[in-house]
Amino acid sequence: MLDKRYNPKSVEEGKYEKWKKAGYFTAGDKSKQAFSMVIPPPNVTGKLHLGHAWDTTIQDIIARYKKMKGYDVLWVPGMDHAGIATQAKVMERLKKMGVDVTKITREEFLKEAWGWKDEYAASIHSQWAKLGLTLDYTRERFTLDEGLNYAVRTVFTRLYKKGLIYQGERIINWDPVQKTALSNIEVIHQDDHGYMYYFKYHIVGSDDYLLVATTRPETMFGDVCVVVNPKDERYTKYIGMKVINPANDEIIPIIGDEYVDIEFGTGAMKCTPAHDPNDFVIGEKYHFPKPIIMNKDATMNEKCGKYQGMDRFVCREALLKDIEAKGDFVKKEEIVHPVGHSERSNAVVEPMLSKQWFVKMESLAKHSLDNQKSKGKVSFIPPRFENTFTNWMENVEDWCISRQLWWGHRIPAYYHKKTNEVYVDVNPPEDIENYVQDEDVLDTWFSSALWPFSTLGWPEKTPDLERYFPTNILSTGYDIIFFWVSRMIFQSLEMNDIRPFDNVLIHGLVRDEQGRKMSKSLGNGIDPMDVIDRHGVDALRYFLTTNSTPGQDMRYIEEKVVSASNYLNKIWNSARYVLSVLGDDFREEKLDTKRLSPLDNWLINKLMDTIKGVSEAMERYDFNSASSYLYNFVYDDFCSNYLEMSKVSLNGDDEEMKMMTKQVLIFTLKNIIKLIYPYTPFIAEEMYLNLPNHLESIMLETYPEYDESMINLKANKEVELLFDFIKDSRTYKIENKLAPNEKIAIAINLRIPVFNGFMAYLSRFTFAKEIKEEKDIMNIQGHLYVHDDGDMVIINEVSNDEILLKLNKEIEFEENEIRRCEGMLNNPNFVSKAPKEKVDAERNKLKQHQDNLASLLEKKAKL
RNA sequence: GGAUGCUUAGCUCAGCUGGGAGAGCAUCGCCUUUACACGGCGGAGGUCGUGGGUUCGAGUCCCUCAGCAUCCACCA
Repeated sequence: MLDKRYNPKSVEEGKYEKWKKAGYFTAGDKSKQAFSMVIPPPNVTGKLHLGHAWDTTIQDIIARYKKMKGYDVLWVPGMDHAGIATQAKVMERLKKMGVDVTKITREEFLKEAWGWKDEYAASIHSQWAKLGLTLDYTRERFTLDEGLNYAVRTVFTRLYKKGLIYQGERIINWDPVQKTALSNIEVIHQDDHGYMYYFKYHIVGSDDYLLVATTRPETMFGDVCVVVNPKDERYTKYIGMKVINPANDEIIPIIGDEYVDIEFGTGAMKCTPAHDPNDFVIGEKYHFPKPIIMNKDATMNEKCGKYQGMDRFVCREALLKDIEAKGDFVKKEEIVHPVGHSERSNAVVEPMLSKQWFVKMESLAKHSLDNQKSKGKVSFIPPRFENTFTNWMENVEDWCISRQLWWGHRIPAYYHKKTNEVYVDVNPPEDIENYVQDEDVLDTWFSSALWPFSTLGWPEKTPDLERYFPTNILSTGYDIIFFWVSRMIFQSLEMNDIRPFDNVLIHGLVRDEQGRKMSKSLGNGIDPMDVIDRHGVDALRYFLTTNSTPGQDMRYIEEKVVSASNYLNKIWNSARYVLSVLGDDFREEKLDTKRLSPLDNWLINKLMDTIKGVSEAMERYDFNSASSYLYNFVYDDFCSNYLEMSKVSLNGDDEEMKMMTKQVLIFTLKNIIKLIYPYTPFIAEEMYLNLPNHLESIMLETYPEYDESMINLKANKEVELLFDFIKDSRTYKIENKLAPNEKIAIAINLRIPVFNGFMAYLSRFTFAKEIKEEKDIMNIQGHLYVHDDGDMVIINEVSNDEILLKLNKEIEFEENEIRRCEGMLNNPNFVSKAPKEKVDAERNKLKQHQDNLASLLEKKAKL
């Protein structure tokens, strides 16, 4: 028996372990059609946040739904080693432990990192369990495990041999805190306050000088020339002459190149090929040397004379002072300009020339873009995110994949000790003793990009890969379309010549109550485990998946979780009621719609509509609509109307009717439980296991099916009329300050035949002491209520004035409606151009309103 | 400089292919009616950001503008 109040804690207890133990999460039933997904692997750096809870609940709903629909569902779990992030955290911990991290060896570090991984993996596992995720743990993977490493080496080697991976010296984004290269998308550009500094570059053999502006004076040590636009009349005369670099007094040439914008700044640009990507291009074009003037930690190097060893920002100030003393510092202007910061360390990124490994993106991007024009395209939900993806692909630059870290997949490149020849292969060279392996590891996203197939055993042709790849759908936030989705797509197309998943379901971000992003610095993050503690996981799941539109951000609002919990309590209590009225001798039968009462039929009709609406929405992954169909059915149709009415037949003495009411109650309840189940599996399971006929678990059940043969509309209008009358009586009592159970006398005039028992229901729910049925109710003193299929008068002795007041209000309403209908119908364009059904519908409405008006006027005349 | 999203009831948000504006919370009134007071019943509350256009008909389609948010972009 169910408790009086739905208690999440007791409901949730033990269920997940039971499901897991029973093997319900394990895929492999070959008799069914396969349906597969991979979880976006969370980083092993911390706790799951609300975004994870949202994303994984969406997937869990899909998994549970598809399982009920008869699919063999595989949902692959796993975690990401998260190179930079994890290495930073492990280093931090080592420092706290008092370890001198500058002296630690690679092996020692890795041992520590694996220990860290195990700790955090355990914590993530327990959070997944709390969330109730139906993950197939027998197939769990880690982005750094041996199998995935094999996949990574294979992909690297294949791309290298095709010439799509190369080693090159190029300007990369250098993170001076983590001391590693970064890819372009790991750099966050934010508007910072800074200065534009103006310096005199004196022209050799002249009194003139060029005024040159820069935001980074410390890079002046790397200047190789000053560039002006050859069309710039101010400067053409200087092209070919030389200037003195005020930082180090070196003499450098003035050259002309169209790249320089005449309008911008002073029109004269200093060129520092090793520390700026554009300058690099110019440096290449004119064959300048590319002096690097900084160390890996962003201190100045030996090329900077007395500034050597200074931090770049310290150097900037010192240099300014010195140049000012010489009189060559003209001014500084305060500006706001975009400055690149490392996504992980937040350090200001230094563009720097460096030898790194790159993925050549041109052909890979083209392959992806072409594929989006084919039948095998990846469908984005909502579709607008396809543009996000294609725009990025169209403008993508080569991907810097090497990282100067220890925690990651070591690059499978080996350098011959003597010849320095490079050897790249899946396996090390046989005479490994003659080689040294590249020290660097790969960008974390290089391994994540293979996730949908590497987890299934690729490059081996495993049975899982055959059966479950490509996967059906991938769910993720729009913030990692570039990082992850796009890379999975091009890697899969390149390696397998097929998309990695048919659909991508994109959701937004969870924000705080004020709409701000949740972040550590703001301290406004919400721990999903705390929410679960307070309100239960089902309420959290329901809140997360039913409160937003696909692709849109969502605010976390505690009261909405409470609402969700109240809704679940409502269903819980309706279940409690149904179970309490069944009685010991109850035996569930297949519902025979021919034996049902009009009221029963009405409910079953509504239920069928609901099943249809919910199922169609589920197929579109439109969880918001699906849940609201069910919500309305549960509250209005089932609880407010049918459940209350069922008390009449259950307390009556018609045994057949009583029995059928019970059958309808249990049938409907069971369907409600199944429909809500994918959202709120714990409470659904608890209620399900209390039903008279149940399997071992609701996880073995099938999804409700819309069954047209169960629909019977014969008495639907009569039931609706009954509800109308009951509502009228309630409104009447409230308007006239009567108690809800105040006895009233009513008279009705029916224009349609009604079912047996109509009067009994009417009497009971209006608390009527008397019901007169007569055609001529217009003569009866009281309040008139007009409906399409019948009228009702609540008999009383109120003054004519009061009645008149009310009548006039209703007459006005009907007249307005008639005017509206006539307006449309008198418009020849409407009649000729609108669809016939619409016109007919308007005609019917007009007729109805005219009839209603006639009744009201008749009543008025008789006052 | 490109691109996208948002602007609907006091607040947070739904409104699919155009055909009489919805939910939750808040608010007001009544009710200890035997599933639920974490409840029931009944209300009130909206010129759907601005200005145009298409259409018989626009919250819904097109254009303009404004405000807010986000993403992308090498401007020294």
